[in-house]
Amino acid sequence: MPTRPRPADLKLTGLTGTLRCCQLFTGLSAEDLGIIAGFTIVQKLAKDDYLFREGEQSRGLYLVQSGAINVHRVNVAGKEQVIHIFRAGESFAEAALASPTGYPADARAVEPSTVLVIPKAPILELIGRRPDLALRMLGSMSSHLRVLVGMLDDLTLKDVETRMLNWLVKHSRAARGGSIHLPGTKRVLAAELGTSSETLSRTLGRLRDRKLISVSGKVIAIHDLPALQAMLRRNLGET
Amino acid sequence: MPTRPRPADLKLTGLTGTLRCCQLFTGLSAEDLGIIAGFTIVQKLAKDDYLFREGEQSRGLYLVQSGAINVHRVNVAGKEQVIHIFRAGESFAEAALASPTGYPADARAVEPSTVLVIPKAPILELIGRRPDLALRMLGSMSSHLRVLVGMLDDLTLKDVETRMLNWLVKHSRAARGGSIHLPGTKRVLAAELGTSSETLSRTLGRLRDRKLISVSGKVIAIHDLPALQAMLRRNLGET
DNA sequence: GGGTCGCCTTGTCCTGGATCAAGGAATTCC
DNA sequence: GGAATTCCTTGATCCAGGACAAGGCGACCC
Repeated sequence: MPTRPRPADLKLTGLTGTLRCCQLFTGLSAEDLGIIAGFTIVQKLAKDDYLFREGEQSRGLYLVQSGAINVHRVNVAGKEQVIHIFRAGESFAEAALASPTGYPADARAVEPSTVLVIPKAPILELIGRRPDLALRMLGSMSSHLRVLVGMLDDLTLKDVETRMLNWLVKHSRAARGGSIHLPGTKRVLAAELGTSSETLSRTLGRLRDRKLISVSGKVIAIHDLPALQAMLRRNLGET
Repeated sequence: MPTRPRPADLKLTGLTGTLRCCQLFTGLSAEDLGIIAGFTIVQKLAKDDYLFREGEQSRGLYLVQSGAINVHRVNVAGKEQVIHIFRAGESFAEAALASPTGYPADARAVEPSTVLVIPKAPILELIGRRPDLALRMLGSMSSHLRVLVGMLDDLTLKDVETRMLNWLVKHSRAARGGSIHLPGTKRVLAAELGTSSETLSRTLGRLRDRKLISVSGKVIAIHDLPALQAMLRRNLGET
């Protein structure tokens, strides 16, 4: 149910505001933002709705306005590997714009979400006329590549405990006041770490026993970050 | 030891020929190719020479003229994960052009190699003037993304045997006459499959015992592709 | 209230594969 | 040529963690 906003009911501040906040478009002229807003489509998704599936032709690029989109990959064995969960202000699927073979992954709403769809044809046309926009796209894709490459690191870390520690340390940086709020269920986190929910539970339990963290519902409180880091380093050292 | 060719000793046919063969530049005008050739640097690498290392600032993008370049990632634990081995005609490191944080991986010559270095500044400038080149870069990066995403599939397949079968089936398509010639040592293949050389050896041994393949040095001969495929499907089915 | 459903936790079992070790084959070096 | 490496293979051991099962704890609905 994509709705194409007509100028009359378009809350321009909201739309261009979201566009401006996006890494991809910061610094663009108000005029260009207006052009983009002009052909942007607002799409609402219920929890678990698919935004797109692997192999589908690109409709355009996406910008999360609210909610969270789980971009994941289902391997030949049917196992789902979370690639990234995109939240408000983040853009994705730039790569597919120029890909003849469609999306390389699936995207599904983790929770009720609103995404801006910036259709393929007009944005490609604009890229053609705004070289700096092209460079920005390259930059954005390069950071996505970086994320993927970072995932390889995680997946090749043997221990689940080590991956967990790595994840905790990485996310506690960005977290408010020493607490990490989980985006999805613990099972999703387990998938992201490439393990089962049982093992995740045990691993968190062990850390809790040592008073390094405490877990309550979807909130993980970090009690002793230095100790976690030390533990991570020790685990890594034992190669 | 990068050598900057002067017009005099520059074999233009060789250079522009290589450029033209590259996916990235096919279809560009002779004039543009000439411009690119004009600032291209030829660099020779001995076996095991590093072309760049993680974190270094981008010098430009690379095009393999001969030999093979192993782009890999060393995770925090020191384990090396092969991302891809680039061979003649392939380009890489486009992503780093627009990245402020330098290369996200290491690149090392598997064997004596020659690469063309297309320096960052002039190629960025040219991209600014040739929007279609920008789109091509996007396309190229999107196919690299695809490769990475594909690697996730492999790494999340639990069995080494299954990953091996997957690899064999995938590569036998591209292989000449039912034989696959390994790019590097078996240890490198093991790394690519995310396992140890011992386990790889055992796995290949088991397949050999069943007369499905035979292994001789760096050549793997596929005897019964349908059986391999059936076995793969069976392994996957048991999820 | 009680029933249903999804999520999390804990217990038990068992296997795939990492690791160590050692011997053979193939390369490279002098 | 032989020595020195590096690579490959096979054997033996051992443990992380996946799979299954069962029980607890919400949340939601009627």
